[in-house]
Amino acid sequence: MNDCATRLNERQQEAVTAKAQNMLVIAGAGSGKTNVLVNRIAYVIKTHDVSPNNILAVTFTNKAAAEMRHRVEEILNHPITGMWIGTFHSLCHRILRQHYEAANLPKQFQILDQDDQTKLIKKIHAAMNLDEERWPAKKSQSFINKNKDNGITCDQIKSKGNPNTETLITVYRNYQAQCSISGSVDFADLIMRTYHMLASNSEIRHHYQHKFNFLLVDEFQDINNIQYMWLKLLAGADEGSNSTVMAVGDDDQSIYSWRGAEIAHIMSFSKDFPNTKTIRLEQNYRSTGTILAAANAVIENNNDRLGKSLWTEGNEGSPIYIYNSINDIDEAIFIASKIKEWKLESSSNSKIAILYRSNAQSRIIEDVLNRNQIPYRVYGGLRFFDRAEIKDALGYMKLVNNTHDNAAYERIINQPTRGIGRQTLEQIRAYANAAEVSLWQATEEVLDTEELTARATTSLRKFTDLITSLKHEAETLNVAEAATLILEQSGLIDLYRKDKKDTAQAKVENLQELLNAAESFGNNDAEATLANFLAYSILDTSATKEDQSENAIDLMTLHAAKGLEYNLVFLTGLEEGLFPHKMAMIEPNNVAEERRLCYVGITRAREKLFITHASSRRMHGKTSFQSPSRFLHEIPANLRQDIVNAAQAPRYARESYGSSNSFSSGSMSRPTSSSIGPKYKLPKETNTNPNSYFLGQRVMHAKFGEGVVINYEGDTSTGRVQIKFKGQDAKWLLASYAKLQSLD
DNA sequence: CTTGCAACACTTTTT
DNA sequence: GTGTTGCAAG
Repeated sequence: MNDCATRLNERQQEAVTAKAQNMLVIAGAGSGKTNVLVNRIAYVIKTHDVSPNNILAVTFTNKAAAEMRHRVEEILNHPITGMWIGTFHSLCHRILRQHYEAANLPKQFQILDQDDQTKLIKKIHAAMNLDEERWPAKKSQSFINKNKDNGITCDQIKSKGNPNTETLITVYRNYQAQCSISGSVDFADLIMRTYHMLASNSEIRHHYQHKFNFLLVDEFQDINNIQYMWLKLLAGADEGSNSTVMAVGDDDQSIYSWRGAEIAHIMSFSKDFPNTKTIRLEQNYRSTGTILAAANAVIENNNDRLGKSLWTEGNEGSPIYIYNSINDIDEAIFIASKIKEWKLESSSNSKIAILYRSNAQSRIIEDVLNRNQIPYRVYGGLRFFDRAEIKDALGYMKLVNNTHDNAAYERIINQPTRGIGRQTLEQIRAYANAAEVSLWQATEEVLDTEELTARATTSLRKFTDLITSLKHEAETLNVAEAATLILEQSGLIDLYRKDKKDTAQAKVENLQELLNAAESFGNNDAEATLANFLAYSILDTSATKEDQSENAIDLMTLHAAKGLEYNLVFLTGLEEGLFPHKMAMIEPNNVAEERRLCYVGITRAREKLFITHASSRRMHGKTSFQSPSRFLHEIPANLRQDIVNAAQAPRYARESYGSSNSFSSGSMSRPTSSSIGPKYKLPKETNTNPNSYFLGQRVMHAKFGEGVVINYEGDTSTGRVQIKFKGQDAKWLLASYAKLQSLD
């Protein structure tokens, strides 16, 4: 028995030390799946069955990839640089960079993100004179992506004479033509193009089939058609390869069908991969018996499962607490108060998460946590690389990297403004369309025709000269140096430096953060090219900054929570229409997926689980009355304990919503359904009215720190407060946005 | 050509 | 509540 597998149970051991063969591991939540994966890799390397160079591991996120590599290296005590590990997208990107010619791509091809894709489709719709109402860009977008996820090119779709389909096919075709002109590939393309390249080029295919004889796929339940085909092709069973595949997943945790994932693949694996050994991991090492019982009870309401029931040797633990709040604010206050309680009684390193169905729900929770000075960190939402100023900066870098990148060109041609307006741009677009060339090339050719006004010509020349000289200089520089030069010379950073607004200051900081990112991307590494940095910026989905304050609460969507675990979990917004989401309620299959999402949420909790639902909630600016989620009713009564709503109506109205102890006195009964009508009016915000401040008052701001109120003006909605912060100049802040915490 | 404001639509999840 | 678009004035 190998020593790296000593702490594993019998089933896990079996998976880790199995002889080389295809394997399907059905791993329930918290069953030590990652441990098995990591140990399996370490085991095959250690026993010299496989060299790291011959291993390909696919993970769901780049973060998971980094962690897995780290843990394997920890066990082996030496680096394993030769192993390929990453997401399908990043691995395909690597292959395409290597074989761009075989894949029929320009050397500097660029990745189109979702946003770029939407913009491009809108432009194509406009060019085709399609009515925006009848043809929303999203419709074409999902048509294109769905087909690509199935490996279908525009020429392979059969319209069957349906005029709607024919229009969509034309959009797809025009879209593809534009991508080819600007040398870009979208997310789905990364995989589809790699697949088609490998399928048609036997030399390269055999190279990789030979190289990777140990393939490993995590989160197998979320794999889509083209990824499955890709894997089959690479494993090469049809061509007599002796590669083996280890697929690890949990059909009950499949939550990405909207992205083309099909659970069917986990079901058909053993048919498609010969002599598959199937191993089930059902012993759970994470949660209490009560939490597992609830999870099992909920998921049992789904049909078409492989079937699996989690169990633990641990104790039952506390019941699942259910809290029916008056509204969304009340829900957040409840959570904040429970977090405070928990922090008083438990060890400081215990992890806490607040989970929600959609990102919009985080706002109020953040607000209340701020007011209670509870540190938190939000995952997802607006990524660092999605911020406008960062996208502008990346736009310049993209254009320098590949002048034919139309999306980048459109983004930055007049940012900062340089006198190139709609008129001029329209002429260039028209030329580019007619000549079927990139905007960049069109610009050069239009300039040669000398048909533009003198003014436009001067501006355009300035622009092309700028990009050309940047391109030239960037060739001899590393990524960080090139980025610095680009930011300075483009005038982008000066645009915000000159701007005196607070928001502009933050933008300068973000741009500097981008330079830091470029710096740490690596300078000596031959792989640290501008093109690779740009790809990284698109494929990396990690949170804004790794704010590693130890005791911060994690806020994230249920999707983002997959794979994580916490001592204390708050599952929020369990209301019909929100969770399950109303978009999913039309089709039973989609409700089943929502239920799996709920299962994922419940199984994140180690010790204690709170589930909250609000009787009313403000959504999209309107208040709506909410009824409890069906999933709530699926949790057996003997496992749950309802927490009585302690809010006392008269007190409530008076109290600031930052106060947290309005819950400790639990004497009031929950409002009956009839009392839903008259709402207790919660104060919107205590300190939005500057007149509630006083001169000399000490306040705390999330970003600027401690300060003193030195002036104020205006009324409740438009008021401003002037504050002198420690070590900084006095600042005027909008009372309604400053989120000031009084220290007096 | 740029700026500022008002009206407007859009809100599921993400590689 | 938020972000984008369209329009009129500078």
